[in-house]
Amino acid sequence: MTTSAAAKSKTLIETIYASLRHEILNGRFLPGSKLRIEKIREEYGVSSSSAREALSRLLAENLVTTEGQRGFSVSPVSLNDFKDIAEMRKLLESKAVFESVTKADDDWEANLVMASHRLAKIENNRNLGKIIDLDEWEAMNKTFHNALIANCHNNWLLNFRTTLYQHSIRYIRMCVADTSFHRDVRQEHQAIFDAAMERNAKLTSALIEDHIKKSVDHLMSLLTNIIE
Amino acid sequence: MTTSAAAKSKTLIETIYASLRHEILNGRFLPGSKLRIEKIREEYGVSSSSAREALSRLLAENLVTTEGQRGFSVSPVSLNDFKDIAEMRKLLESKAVFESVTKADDDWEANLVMASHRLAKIENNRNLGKIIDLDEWEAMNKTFHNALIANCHNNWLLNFRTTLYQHSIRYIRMCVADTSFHRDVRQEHQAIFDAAMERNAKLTSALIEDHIKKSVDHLMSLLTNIIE
DNA sequence: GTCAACGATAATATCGATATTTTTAAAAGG
DNA sequence: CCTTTTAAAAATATCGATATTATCGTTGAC
Repeated sequence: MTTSAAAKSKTLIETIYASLRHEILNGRFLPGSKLRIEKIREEYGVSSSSAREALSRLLAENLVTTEGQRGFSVSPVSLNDFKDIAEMRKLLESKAVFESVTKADDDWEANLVMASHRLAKIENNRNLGKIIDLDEWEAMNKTFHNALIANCHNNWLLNFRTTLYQHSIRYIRMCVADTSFHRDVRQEHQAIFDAAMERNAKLTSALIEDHIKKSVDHLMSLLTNIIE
Repeated sequence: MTTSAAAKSKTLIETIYASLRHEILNGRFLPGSKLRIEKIREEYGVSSSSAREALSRLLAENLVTTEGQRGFSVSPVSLNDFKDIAEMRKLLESKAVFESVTKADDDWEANLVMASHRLAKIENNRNLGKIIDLDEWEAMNKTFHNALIANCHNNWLLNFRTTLYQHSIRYIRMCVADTSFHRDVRQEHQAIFDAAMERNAKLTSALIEDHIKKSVDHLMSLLTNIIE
């Protein structure tokens, strides 16, 4: 057994499940389209039961739907759905941030400082006109936001948040790649960071909410031309 | 095809799924205990694949867990988990109420008046010393709260709320039957109703939050002796 | 006596075939 | 022309058997 990468005996079903999810999130399966058991069976070289079970698990995150005797399909997208997701993201993310900042401690702070620093570096480069790796930025952005809520331990809140985030990813991917980096993201992140370091939970969560709102508003205008 | 009960061709898996859920919620399967495929297979007279798929679907609501190659088990309970659920219920229920009252219209109001009236009748009987059917009360209580949020159309919010409610049911069931009816429930319901009729969304949602809090606090004290 | 290697047993994960149901498209009836 | 019927095709749902993996008690070494 290897040092840290130990015990990763993913079951076949889990592998397919993860792969399917990835493909749905990145739009390789169109929203609303049918997910034929036989197709998946072939593509992955597994039996129908395994394919079904993988599909079943995707029901949890609402990435696929199933009805009576007519199989599975990719959950549809709609502006309304996006609006609802955005609304919930604001509610939950700000709640999580509030909890986390309230419980602030040294480890949390140290980790946040690091994440913020790295993110700032990338974003400053970008604002200086340099070309940056957007995947890298996206990853660091995520890391920063995770660091912010690292002290929130409500698993229900965290799980709901993750689900919502994934769904919003799905919408983002519909608007090509460079959708995410825009406006004064750097400035917003900095303000959030400052508020958090001051342990001002109320302000931090308000800023987060606004941060999401701005990002969502921008996306919404792009999506209007794409959906429906 | 019958008049209204049309098109209810539940699939076998869905049937088992519903049945298993019911048994878990009502404590026939102990929290943390293993859910053996073979046992379920026998009990329901189905194949292992079907049993597995039913189990898989329960993952969605977090009523069962699964790990690597060691099957499924009933999600464990803990005071911490209950606390988290309560916290989230307050957040989501009050949000839903706020949205709903804000969008208040005539149909919504009429329906709410009806639900409130029926609930009041039962509770007044109870407060007069009469013996009431607790199942009936529980059902009406649920109907009342549903009527209150009937104008909230955010499906994400509603789904999360339902999941949380079901989990809280699981905890309630651990404290025998008559746990739910206590204190001045009647008075609280009346205040909530009044605020809603005045279309005071802010107040209604605050009252709801407090309503849940009181109910949860009571339960929490009972649970402390049972869990851990 | 403790711990590791080792089978035997039990449980899970996976498979491929069969039974049901839905979909489709074409034919029949009004 | 439109609706209903019907038969073939396609897809889903279900089954029961097999392959893998974990669990548990025993033995043997140190």
